Parts: sequence; structure tokens; C-alpha cells
Amino acid sequence: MIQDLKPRLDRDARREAILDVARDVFLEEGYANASMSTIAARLGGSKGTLYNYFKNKEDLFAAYVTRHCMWQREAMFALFSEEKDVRTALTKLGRTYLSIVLSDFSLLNFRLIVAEAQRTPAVGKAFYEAGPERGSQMLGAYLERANARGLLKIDDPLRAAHQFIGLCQNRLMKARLCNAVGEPTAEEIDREVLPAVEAFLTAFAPGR
Amino acid sequence: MIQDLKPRLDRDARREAILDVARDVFLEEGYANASMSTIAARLGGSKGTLYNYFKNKEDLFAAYVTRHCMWQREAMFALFSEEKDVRTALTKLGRTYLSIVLSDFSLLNFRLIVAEAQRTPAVGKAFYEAGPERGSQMLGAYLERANARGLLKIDDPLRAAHQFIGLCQNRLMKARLCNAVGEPTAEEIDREVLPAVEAFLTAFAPGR
Amino acid sequence: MIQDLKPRLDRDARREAILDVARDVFLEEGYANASMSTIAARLGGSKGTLYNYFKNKEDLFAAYVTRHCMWQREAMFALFSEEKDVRTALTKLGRTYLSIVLSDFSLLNFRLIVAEAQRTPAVGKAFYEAGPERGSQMLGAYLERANARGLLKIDDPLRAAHQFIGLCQNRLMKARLCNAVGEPTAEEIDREVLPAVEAFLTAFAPGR
Amino acid sequence: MIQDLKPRLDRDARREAILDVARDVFLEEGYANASMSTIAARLGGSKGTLYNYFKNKEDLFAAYVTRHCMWQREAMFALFSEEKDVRTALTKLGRTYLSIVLSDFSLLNFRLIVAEAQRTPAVGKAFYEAGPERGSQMLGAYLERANARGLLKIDDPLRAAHQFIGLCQNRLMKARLCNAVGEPTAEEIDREVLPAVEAFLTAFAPGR
DNA sequence: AATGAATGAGAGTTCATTCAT
DNA sequence: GATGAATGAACTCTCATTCAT
Repeated sequence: MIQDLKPRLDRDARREAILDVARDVFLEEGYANASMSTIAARLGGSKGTLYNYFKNKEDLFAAYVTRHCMWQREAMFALFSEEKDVRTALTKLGRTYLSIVLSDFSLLNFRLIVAEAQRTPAVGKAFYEAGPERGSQMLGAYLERANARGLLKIDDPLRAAHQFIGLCQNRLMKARLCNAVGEPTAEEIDREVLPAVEAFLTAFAPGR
Repeated sequence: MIQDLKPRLDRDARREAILDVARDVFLEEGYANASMSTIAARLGGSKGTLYNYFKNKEDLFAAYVTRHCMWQREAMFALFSEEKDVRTALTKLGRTYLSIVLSDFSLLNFRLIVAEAQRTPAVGKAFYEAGPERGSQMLGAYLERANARGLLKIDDPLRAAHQFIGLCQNRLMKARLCNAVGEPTAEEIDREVLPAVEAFLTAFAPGR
Repeated sequence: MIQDLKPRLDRDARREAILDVARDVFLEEGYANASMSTIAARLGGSKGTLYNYFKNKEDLFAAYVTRHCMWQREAMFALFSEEKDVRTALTKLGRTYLSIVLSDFSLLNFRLIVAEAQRTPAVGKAFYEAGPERGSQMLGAYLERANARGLLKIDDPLRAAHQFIGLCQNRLMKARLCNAVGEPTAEEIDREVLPAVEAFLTAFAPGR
Repeated sequence: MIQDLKPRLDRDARREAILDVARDVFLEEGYANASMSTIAARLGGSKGTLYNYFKNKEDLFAAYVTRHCMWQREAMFALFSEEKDVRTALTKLGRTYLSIVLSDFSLLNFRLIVAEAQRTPAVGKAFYEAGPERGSQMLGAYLERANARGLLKIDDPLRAAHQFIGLCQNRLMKARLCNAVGEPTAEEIDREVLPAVEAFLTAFAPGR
């Protein structure tokens, strides 16, 4: 047991370290341009070692994607809200969501994964489910509860969730994807979120 | 003059032919994986010829992006509407916009350009302005006219345009980017557009 | 003593097991293509262990060759004959010899060793002496006895032995070496051996 | 025409030059150990150039084999004989055959091709047909003519051809394959050929 | 203007071998 | 004695680019 555990930990820790470096290089260079030599050099190890941990470059990339999806899924938990007041809840949620998905880190990952989604649809699908879909589901669940409490009047909460996120995110997301603007400040985020909340509440007010 | 013009045209036509082939190869393989050899071979010419028309691979890519931006800009003109009835206009516009931007062709270009936007921000910026921004401007202009005619009550027409597009596009666009779904049918597009129009009209109805 | 013997045996048994696996891999892949990793993996052990038993790949190969030479030498004993009737003896011997040396197993070993004989003449020489030379010596000894008994008229029994084997083996051996034909059936072997015996007996009949 | 012919010649000449070098390296190192870098370096060119002429290492090897087979086939023409006297003819033919097939050059090629015959049976088969089989056919044709003229009494000339070659070649060929002896001198060749002729003529004399 | 042979740097990958545990 | 992680050199092959013709 003990003699199993120690190396196990070592090996896992090394694997994580490799993934950290690999992720950085992938994000900086893109999949095709990232070279195993670069990754090994930055790691301070030899190329052969990489291949002791990952079958090949593709496998290393897949491992990175998997790990990023887990991170993404957990990040989406931050959207959970038990806030009673709908306006407050939506505002907070919009801010949180945008600050996550419009961050440099998220954008770099998004661009990278989108670019590879073509060659490897499985990669894109995994990411879509762990990220965008998961986020909308979190919000959808909240909207459903608000609906049940009569605070909103919504037929299809999941669609409404997508719509709210669309209202918040559309402009900046596309600009960010195209690298046409930098990471938004809190003020810039508010300039998107507050009008989005306004429009959303008007559209889905119970007393329409 | 004449003896100048003829070769000129020939040269331009050849250049366009090269760009056609280059675009296809870039879309299929991505920038890094597309090889000058492949492009030359598909063109039926020699690699040397490519370098007579374009300084290097980067330059060839930039020329493709430029041309695609022109196409995109023109495609956004299809959004222009002088329809009197707002609901009809928005529905039509939403359908047109989504059928353009969610097509396989647009998505391939989008993914490709987004991927390179990191290395070359100018490329991304040019695309953003010719495409998403331009589309919202077209819609914004329409909304402004409708506002002026009292058909809607909108403070900031450009923001409202982004919001409408966000309502329409958000879910499918992200799924498409991640290659998690295929090109949507007309029915699938309607399932996004019609509720979006509904929500938008409720939110921005003049009599709120 | 006892406590010395047990590990000794264990160690020898393990060594043999390694050689068994190594031989298989060498035969399947050739010396250069056979990898120590493959051998270790098939053995169910680690690469380090291999190096505890054999100094390096070359040494492992040499050990395999040595063992195969012993096997070969023993196989040649099967050629020994005390048959009185010369025709019967030669026929039997020819059949036995060909069925051994033209078998898939022998051919695989022969090709492998011949290929390495260039790099390492000692390997080839050891094999030649244990196999072909030994076989001819066995036959030569028989021919000498038959000669002494007046059943044949032979000046140089060893040369005659080589000649008989040449008569039997030449066509199929070369075809087999080149992998141009598969392992011969008993009938195919007879189609070589019987005419060979005929020609040999005619050439070396006592009453010529 | 002219402008086609000149480069054509250049390209073919270069191709031949590459094959010359590649053959040397293959013969010295064996297929697996021969490296494209070594070949390029010896050629005085770059690795990339090799790949402009041959798709890959395997293809280069196949081209070498093909060329060697052509050479071998032509070499076998040297066996043709219109000599009237059978003894003289067989002696000459045996000497010629052995001096060809037991030369260092032939042996190196034989070992190399035999080694690869396992991985690539087509290679071995092509060689077998161009070399050993062809040689026996040349001799078989002569024996048939001698038979028709009543100088020999042979049922199956092709088999007899294989038998004669077996009588001549067997001992030295195996020793040479195993690299147990060096290139034989004319005297050593005669020590095999003359007894072989003797035995063969006795066995197939018309007056038996 | 068009060609295509040549280049050389660098890619991903494998492997025999070593060594600390 | 057994392990397996680490190494670094070597491998095959690709590619953007140049240049003489």
C-alpha cells in the first residue's frame, strides 16, 4: 500500500506538472504550433519523459482538454444562486458569468478548443457540455425556481436561460473571440449586464 | 495600355484562383496544417508560382482574410430591411442572419480566423468589424428607424441590436463553434428566432 | 549450498524465460526492430530486469544465438542412421534434413542470423558450424561407413555429403530464404529428395 | 522536346546517383540501420532532397531492389553457353555462376534481401525470380539442348539444372551466407565445380 | 512569369540504457 | 533482484522558402 502510494503521488504530481506546462504552451502557440520539444524544455525535462506520461501529442492535448472541462464545470457552479430577489440574482449571475467567460484565461482556452473542434469534434462537444451548456443549465434551474415562486413568467426556462446569457454576452463575446478588445473591466461588464437584466425582466415579468 | 491591361487581368484572375484554392485548404486543414505544397498541388501549379503572387504563407493568409471580410461585409447587406411591420422585419432578419452565420461555410471561416486572431490580432479585428459589428449596425439602423416611427421604445439602438442578435444566436452559435451540432435546418432556426422576436418585442414594446 | 542452489535455479529459469521471449520477438521483428521494451512487456517484467540478466541488447542476442546453435546441433543428431540399406538411409535422412531446415522455425532463425552475420561474423560462424557443417558431418560419417562396407564408391565422404545435401536442398532452400514459397509438405519434400537419392546413387554407385 | 529532355536526364542521373549511395549504405548497415541522414550526407545533399526523389525509405529500398533484380537478371545471361562439349560447358558455367553468386557484392545483396524478405515477401519473390530461378532456367535450357543432342540423359532438365547448381554451390553458399568464409578464389571455386561436374556427368551420362 | 529541385531547420516519436528506490 | 522513471540521441519525415533555369 505505502510503497504503492508514494510513487503514485509522485507520478500524478508529475503528470499534473506536465499538463500545466503543456496547457500554457498550447494556449500560447495553438495546438499545431506547440512543439513537444518546447513543452519538454519548459518542463526542464526530456522529450522522452513526455512520452512516458502521454502516448503522443494528441493524447496530451486530450488530457489537457479533459482537465479544462472539469475546471469549467466547477467554475459554472459559481453561478448557483439562492438569492430571493430576481433582479439581484440575475445581476450577480451575469457579472459572475461574464467575468469568468470573458477572462483572458477562458478566452484563450475557448479559442484553442474551438480551433481543434473541427479536427476532433469530441473535444468540442465535451467542452460545450461542460461549459456553455452547463452554465445555461445552472441558470435555467434558478429561473425555474423563480418561475415556480411566481417571480417570473417563463414557458421554457432553459431557453430563457440561453436568452439571458445571449443578452449579456453576445457583443463582448464575439469581440473577445476575435481578439478585437481586451479583458473587460467590471464597469464594462456592468454596461452589458445591467441593460440585459432590464430587458430580460421586462420581457419575462409576471404581470405582462 | 491595352497590352498592359490584358496581363493585368490575367494576373488578377490567377491571384483569385490561388486565393480560392488557398481558402479551401486553410478551411480544411487550419492555418498551421495547410501546406504551401498542398495549395500548389491543388492549384495545378508549382510552389514557386505561389511565391510570385504572395510574399509568404502569412501574406497569403492575410489576403484570404481580407477577401473574406469583403464577402462578409456584403453578406451583412442582406440584413437591410425596409419592412414596415417590425415583427415581420425582425423575424426575417433573424432568419437571414442565422442562416448566414450558422452555415458550415461561415463557421469554418469563423473558427479559422478566431484561431489565428491570437497570433495576429489585426486579422481578428478586421473580421470582427466586417462581420459581427457590421451586422449589428445594419440591425441598429433599422431599429433606430422603427424607434423614430414610434414602433419600438429603445434608448440605445446599437445595444438593442446586439441584444436581439444575442437572443437569436447565443445557444446555437456556441454549439456550432464547438462543433457540437451540425448546420441547423430552417425549423431549428425558427425555434430560436421566433421566441427571440417575442421576447424582444415584449421588452421593447412602445407601450411598456 | 542448498540456499545457493535454489536462487541459482530460479535465476536460470528466468534467464531461459527471457530468452524464449527474446527469440520470439527477434524472429518476428528482426534484430534492429526488436525493442527491449517489447521484450520486457511481453515478459511481463520491466526493462531494468532485462539488464540484470543481459549486459545489453547485443548480449541478449548473442545468448539467443548460442542457445539456438545448441538446439541446431542436437537437431542434426536426428540425421544419424544405422540403416543398412543405403537408398533407404539416404531417403530417410534427406526427408528428415529438409523437414528440419525448411521448417518455418528454422528459416526464421536462419534469415535472422544470416542478416546479423554481416555485423557480427562470430554469430554467423557459430551457426554455420553448429548447423550446416554439423549436418554434413553426420551424413559424411554415414557415407564413410557405407563406403567402407563397399556399398558406395566415394573418395571424399564429406564433400559427397555436401553434394547430396545440395542435390536435395538447393532449389527449395533458396526459394524459402527469399520467402518465395511456404513451408513444404511431405510430398513436396519427396519430390526433391527422391530424385536426389537417385542421382546420388547413380553418381556414386560402387560398380561404375 | 529539348527543354524536356535535359532536366529529364539530370533528374534520372540524380536518381541513379542516389540509388548508388543508398545501395552502398543498405549493404553496409542493413535496411533498418541505414539512416536517411547517412545516405543524404554521403550523397552530399540534404535529407529533403531524398524525399523529392523517393516517397520514403521503404520506397527507396524497393527502388534499389528493383534495380538490383535487373542487374541480377542480366548477370544470369552470362551463363548462356553454346559450347558443344558438355563437360567444358558445365565447367565454365559452374565457374561463372559461382564467381558471380559467391562474390562479396552478390552476397551482401543476398543477405540484405533475404533479411527483408520476411517483412516484405514481394521483395524476396522478385529477387528469387530474377536471380536463382533465372539462373537455373538458363542452365535448364542448355541441358535440354544437350539432352536433345543425346549428350545427356535427363528427364526433367529444370530439376537437373537445380541439382547441378546444388552440387556446385551448396557448401560454399551456406558458408558464405553465414559469413564463415571470405570470397572464394578461382581455385576454391574449382574445388567445388570440378567434382560437381564429375558427379553430374556420371549421374546423367547417356549410356547408364 | 513559371518552374521544380534543393535546402535545412525542426517536427513527432522511439529506444537502448542508466539509476535511484 | 526488480522496478520504472528519466534521459538524450537518433530516427523518419515535412515544410516554408529560395533560386537557377
